[in-house]
Amino acid sequence: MRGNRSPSQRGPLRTRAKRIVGPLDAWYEATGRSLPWRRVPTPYYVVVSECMLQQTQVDRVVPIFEAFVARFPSFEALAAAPAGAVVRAWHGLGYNGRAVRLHALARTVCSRYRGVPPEDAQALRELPGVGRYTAGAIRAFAYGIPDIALDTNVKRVLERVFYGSLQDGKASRALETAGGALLEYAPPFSLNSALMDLGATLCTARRPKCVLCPLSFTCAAAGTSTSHERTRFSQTAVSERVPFRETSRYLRGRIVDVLRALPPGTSTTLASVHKALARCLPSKTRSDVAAAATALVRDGIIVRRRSRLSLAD
DNA sequence: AACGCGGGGGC
DNA sequence: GCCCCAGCGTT
Repeated sequence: MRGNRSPSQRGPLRTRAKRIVGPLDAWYEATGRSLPWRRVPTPYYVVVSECMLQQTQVDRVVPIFEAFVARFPSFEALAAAPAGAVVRAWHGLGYNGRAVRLHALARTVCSRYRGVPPEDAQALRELPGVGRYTAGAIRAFAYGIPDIALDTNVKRVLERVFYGSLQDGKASRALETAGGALLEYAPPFSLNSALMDLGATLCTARRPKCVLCPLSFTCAAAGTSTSHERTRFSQTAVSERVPFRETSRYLRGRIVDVLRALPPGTSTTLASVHKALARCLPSKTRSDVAAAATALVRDGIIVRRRSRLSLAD
């Protein structure tokens, strides 16, 4: 069982940590990915990239990130832009609420922190769109503070290497213990980068490539067959699941796309949006579109003024 | 604790 | 064509 970590077990944990960092760093130096926000890890680039990387794969983020920071090169530039311009630049990433929160974050950083995000974890987590993971990522990547960015890739790597497998629930405490041990022997930036790349490329959820892994010599889960299995099961029976194209989620995305296509600063009517969607979503009624638009307004992604819809000015 | 929030790639 | 991915905010 995990959880009752007695002092006598601290030694072995640290000993293992010390042995791990060398091979891990060597592997990262040899095969780690060169990414725009790694080459230039300014606080602004780190914040923008981490917001984009929440639930979105690296390959899709890279080109959009490049265009985004070219258009909005600093917190000041982002804060000065209309929210709608940020939503427009978010095209292709999904989860448009993240764009709204990033824009609000930039305004807060400029107004309260003079354009430099705080280093304190609690202060970071009070910023819109910054949770436990993102706060750790900003601290480690932007400021080199010893902290672990515990996304599920990194959680999986640490769980497998140090514990084999953990029961759900109070596992995060044990994972922070393991991460903390590694941080005693490795720089935060390269350590976190290496753990993330390992989780993304070799130590994958479904079919880990243990043969290629630099940590298999010490990994508690190396070669275990259970790791091929799915970790989650769909809660909804296949027969009951609504096709994605029928969901309000999909409808919301299509509405935002229609408004993105408008010339900036212009608006349109609900009727026009409904008509524009008739071809790809013929089953959706006017009131379906109205309800989705109201939800988008509530989320700050679009605005409605005098019964006309648009992205925010 | 459970749910809502996109879009693209893998199989 | 279906399944998978996995952080934040809200309830």
